[in-house]
Amino acid sequence: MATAKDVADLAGTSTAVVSYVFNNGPRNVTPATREKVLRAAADLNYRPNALARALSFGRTLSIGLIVPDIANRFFGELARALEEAAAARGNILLIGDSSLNVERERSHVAAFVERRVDSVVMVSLSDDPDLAPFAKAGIPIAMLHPIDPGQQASSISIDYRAAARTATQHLVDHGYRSIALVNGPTDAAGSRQHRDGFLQAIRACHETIESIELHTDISRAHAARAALDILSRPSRPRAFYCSTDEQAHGVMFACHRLGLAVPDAVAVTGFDGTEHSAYTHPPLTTVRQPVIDMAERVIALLTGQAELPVHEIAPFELIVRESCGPHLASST
Amino acid sequence: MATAKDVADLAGTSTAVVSYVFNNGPRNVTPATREKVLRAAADLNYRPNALARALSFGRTLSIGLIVPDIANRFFGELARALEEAAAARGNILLIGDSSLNVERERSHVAAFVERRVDSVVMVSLSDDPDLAPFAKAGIPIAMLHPIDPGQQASSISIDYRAAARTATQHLVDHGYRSIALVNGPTDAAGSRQHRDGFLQAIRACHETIESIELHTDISRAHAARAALDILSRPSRPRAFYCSTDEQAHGVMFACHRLGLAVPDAVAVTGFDGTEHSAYTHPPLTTVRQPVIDMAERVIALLTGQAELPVHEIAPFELIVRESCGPHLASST
DNA sequence: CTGAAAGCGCTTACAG
DNA sequence: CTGAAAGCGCTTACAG
Repeated sequence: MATAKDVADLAGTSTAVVSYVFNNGPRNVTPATREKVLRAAADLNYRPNALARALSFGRTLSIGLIVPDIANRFFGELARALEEAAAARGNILLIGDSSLNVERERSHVAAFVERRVDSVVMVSLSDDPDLAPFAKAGIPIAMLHPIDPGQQASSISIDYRAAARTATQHLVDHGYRSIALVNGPTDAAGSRQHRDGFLQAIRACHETIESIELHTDISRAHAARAALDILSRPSRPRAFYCSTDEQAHGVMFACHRLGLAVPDAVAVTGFDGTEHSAYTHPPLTTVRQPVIDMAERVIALLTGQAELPVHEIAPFELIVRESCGPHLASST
Repeated sequence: MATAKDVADLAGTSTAVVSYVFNNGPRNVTPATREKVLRAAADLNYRPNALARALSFGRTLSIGLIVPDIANRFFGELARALEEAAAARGNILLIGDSSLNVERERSHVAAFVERRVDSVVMVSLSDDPDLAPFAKAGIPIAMLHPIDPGQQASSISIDYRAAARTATQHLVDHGYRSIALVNGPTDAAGSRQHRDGFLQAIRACHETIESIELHTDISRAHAARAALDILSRPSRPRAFYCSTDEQAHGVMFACHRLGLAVPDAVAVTGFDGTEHSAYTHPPLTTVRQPVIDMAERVIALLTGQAELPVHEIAPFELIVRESCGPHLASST
């Protein structure tokens, strides 16, 4: 491919001027010279080499994203939103999919350091991922869920505890007195907040509520298996609070398999507010995370010059649809 | 961050040796020297700069992927498989999400050329994307669906026509005599093959079969809307052949909304064989694409030294589940 | 086996 | 306003 040198030669100028033209600075170029450069560049089909540029510029204009599973709808929507926000600032998003595998997550961290991404957005598989490589390289990192205070990362997240309390309260208000919590697989800050909020709502009720906590992978298959099991027991839960939409899909699948109507026999709530939650049968009541806004905000933070780390709370919203029963006259 | 120079200084050697150690070649290094280098590198927390490496090495060890919508399950599974195959060969996958927007697709093409990806895998929004930037940069490209002979790209795809014929035949064998084809939004090589195969099966039947073709985006929402419309008409189709699982999800949603049982009132087939197709209500009969194998194969091709372009056909499989009715005694 | 040096393709002070 | 040159951090012939 043509290089800046080729363009400079053809235009009868220097590579410095070629650079000035393509970057609109930092020095001015006379219109006549600029015109010659542009013409030569077009003739030679010149495309600046982003690698060489990054090497001398000192920044790669790339942001890394590490997610547990890119095929998961929530992470897909997140990646889409982050890429758009990054592109709007001239940055490219590098996506690393951990495939639910800690070893691969680690190798993405290493690869991102070697590629010198300017910053990274991460949703980790574990509660305490090894962020040292980023720290040593001076690469700022942000998480999009609750994190422990000890972690050297920024976070932008909705208040899981409050959201869990709200959704569980919704179930309680419907009169359900036996509720299962379908939580994530690990004991992470997020899972703890789901549990806390869930229990707060349950304990606030003047009547006794039976509850049970399940742990499943964030996958339809695992959640379905767990739900199939518990729903086959003699005394099955009347309702399920799920910590992700993906798990809610699995639970609803299990209900259908067993001939248990939703919400008449079993009520279900989700968490995330993915677009697909509106297309289940029946449509899912769920907690919506403002993915677009969160993505926009985290990219602005990471590409801006704010002092990091920073911890921000985004607003959530309970979207009431049909998976919990008829609308309540007076809901809180 | 520490550079090779820093490591060389501390180890009392040259940057050449540092390079030889980290790349295991192309020259040998005595165990003693290697040891000193490794120790110095560890002390300084040295991570080779992949950009600088790419610049002098001449290859970036990166492969670009452009998909219409990364949040779509099929593309998510594809990205996952491609990334795994790429990582196994020391390559990183850069994902560009077009967000169903031709302008963004174009900008990904430009960005990938500037980043000097070694090759690209593409699923284009249009039938005839502008691949010239890749061609001029000498970047090989592969598509994972049928393409027109004119295109300067490799392709690895299942035989859409045969697959469409097989799935439609399955519907015909069940006795359905009014079948809708839910095809993609554009007149692309893939859509044409869906139609051809669909019509072949219909015409091969000795009885008259009523058929209609719909075009929708590859999204649950659009397919649902189209299905809601056609299912509300006085004479509704008895079965739907959908060109993607995503559309099949939308059609099934519409059926449920209208109180039409699947498969008793309406039968549905999908296409892609995403993992989620097994979790619909009822589980979806669909055409499975061997995504993992296709991903592995395309990466092998792109990173190998085979003469390109190349056109390969991958095998498909009709997965019979419950969305078309009871099992047939003698199915073809 | 190892070192000094050129080169990959940019950007940016430094002179003029 | 523009050019010559150094520098970003690697790799790899070229000598020794």
